Amino acid sequence: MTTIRDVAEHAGVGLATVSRVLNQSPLVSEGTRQRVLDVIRDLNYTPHAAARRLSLGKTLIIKVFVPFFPRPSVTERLAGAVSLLSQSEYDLVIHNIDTPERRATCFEHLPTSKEVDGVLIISLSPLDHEAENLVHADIPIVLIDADHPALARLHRVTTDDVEGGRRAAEYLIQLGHRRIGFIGDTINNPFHFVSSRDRFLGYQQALAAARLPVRSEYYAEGEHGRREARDLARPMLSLAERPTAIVAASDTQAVGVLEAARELGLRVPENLSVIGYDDIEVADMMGLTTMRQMLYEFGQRGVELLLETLDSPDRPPVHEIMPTELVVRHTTAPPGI
Amino acid sequence: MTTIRDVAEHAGVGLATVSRVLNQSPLVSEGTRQRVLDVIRDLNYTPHAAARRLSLGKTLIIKVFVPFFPRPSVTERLAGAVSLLSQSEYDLVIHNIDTPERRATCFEHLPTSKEVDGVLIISLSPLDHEAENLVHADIPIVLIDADHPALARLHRVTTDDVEGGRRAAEYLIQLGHRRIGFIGDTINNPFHFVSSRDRFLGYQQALAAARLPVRSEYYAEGEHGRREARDLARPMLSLAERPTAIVAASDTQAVGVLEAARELGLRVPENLSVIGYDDIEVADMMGLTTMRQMLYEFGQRGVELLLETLDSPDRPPVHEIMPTELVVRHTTAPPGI
DNA sequence: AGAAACCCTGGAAACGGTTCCAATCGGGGG
DNA sequence: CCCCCGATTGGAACCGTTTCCAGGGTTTCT
Repeated sequence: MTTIRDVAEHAGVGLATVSRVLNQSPLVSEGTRQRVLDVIRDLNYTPHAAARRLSLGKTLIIKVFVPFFPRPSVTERLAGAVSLLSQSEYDLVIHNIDTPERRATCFEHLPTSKEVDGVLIISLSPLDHEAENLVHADIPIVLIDADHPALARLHRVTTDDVEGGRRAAEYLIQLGHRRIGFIGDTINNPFHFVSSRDRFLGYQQALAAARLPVRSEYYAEGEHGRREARDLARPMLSLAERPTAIVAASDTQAVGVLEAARELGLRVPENLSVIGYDDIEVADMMGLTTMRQMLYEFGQRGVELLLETLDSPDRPPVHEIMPTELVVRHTTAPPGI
Repeated sequence: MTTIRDVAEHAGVGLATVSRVLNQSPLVSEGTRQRVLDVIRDLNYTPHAAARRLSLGKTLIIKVFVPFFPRPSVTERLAGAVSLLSQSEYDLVIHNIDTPERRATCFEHLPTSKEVDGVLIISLSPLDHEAENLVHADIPIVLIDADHPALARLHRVTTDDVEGGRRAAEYLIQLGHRRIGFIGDTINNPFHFVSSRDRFLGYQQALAAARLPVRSEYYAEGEHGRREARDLARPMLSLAERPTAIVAASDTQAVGVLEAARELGLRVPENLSVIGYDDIEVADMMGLTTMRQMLYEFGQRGVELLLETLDSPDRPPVHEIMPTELVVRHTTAPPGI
């Protein structure tokens, strides 16, 4: 294996000089720089990553925690992160969280500066005692689509799910719907996801503002997933006085609702309006009306903040709220008669 | 920062002993092991990754090249890889390839053993001169859904796209279709993807075997994508003698075909049969008949082979062919009258 | 009782970079 | 002509692990 020592020897210079050339230090004369570069090319030398990291005292690694990779909504955010990181000198390593145990372990044993330089947490909000850990971590942490009141000292990129849920419901109300259902994730889920709960909160606000009752038979929750949503929607749509519109906590679940409607012979949007959340690719494919989140930009922005912090650690924390946007397609209409 | 030295000091043992405890060497008495473990816990010690890697002479990193992350077909394979790797001591770093330049750079400057321990290449087949590089790499490389005749010495997990294309077409022929179109990627694309070409080859074989003519107006190619496929399908479906069925080179493109059909007022499957390829999630959502590849298992198997090779480098190379399976849903039927 | 075998342990030398610090060189100013 | 300064350069220490090797203690066998 060729080392920096070999290069130094062949070029007739010292170790330090080679290192300086490698790190484009200005403290090298043009002549020697060229000579060294030639030798590097001739010997086909590449630096030893681990040695460099050790000496530098930096790992050049950023770890990202994502739940349920490859669920489209998180994958899209991840893609934004990957794209921005590929232009930096940092490597991105993925840590998929698909069990409550793994989730707990991550928050319990946060990586230290001896393992990674920074952490990106996507869509996983910490509990109270976990937030404590985050605050005391010895490396920068950026939360994407996750938050906690105790984390004012951390960078966060979030979205207002309450507002999103409210606007989704408001749109349906504005179309003339009066019986509006909601189908979402279990509020007490082992992963402590809260977006579905918040969107439901917004939904309730919208109904209250319009003086509409929040009827418990119009609310159903279950595990995240298309089939689960379909199974939840079926009985709701079979009610004597069934809802004329349904807000789903995600596009995936909205698709489940569409399936249930089809099974029951309900036409969308004539007999039933459905609105989803996220605007993942299938929403476009299926013509689903939905609340768009700028998923890709979410990820990009998070990485941007992380890189800035790595550069200048004492920068004041930023809490950025990404906008949502109502995208009207073909699954919503005024209620049929 | 607490180091192994601090631990040794507090425990009143030597460096080597602490290291042995950390690496569960059997050469430590139970008494000292416990003492060391206690000190490790008390000091909240964690090993320094870079130092360990340097000393070990292993990077403990595996790099994966994927094109067009987060395209569902590659993301699903990636997910399989991630899942298996999470149980190992290796970190997975993603390298997204979304331009021909990046693609070339990757094959030209393959990572060396000083950067990573192994490479996973997903869905990117090398050209002749690039294959040369791969063979001479100084680290194990596993190709997933990619291949080249010169690479018999490498592990590969592939699929028979020719057979898949043939079986898709055969199914339509068997349903009674005689005018069958094909919509796929440009054969000469800057990324040198060949799966679309191979599937088209299989399609041609099936038609030939049934003594059906391969008509050029029933073939259209373009950039990969739903909209592109829709634009390609529109004129084909507007022909005086339009095809009664279409084989799409991917599910994404099949969805584009469905959109074109809808625009033109053609009912699926009554007026037009459509068959896709991959069986990504949307295929199920949209009831698309398709050729299923076991994408997730693809990725898992590739990592499995890579890990085995890292363990015992002289194991003979394995070329594994993953099966495909026809999944009949609701977009195919005998031709209407 | 002495030697051999075994188990456990600690010191020190790697691993391959980066960087502080001292040294050398050449030139300009006094 | 000497001194000082800036521009380059090289040596050596250091980063925190792993592991080879030697050594000490105990046991077992003769």
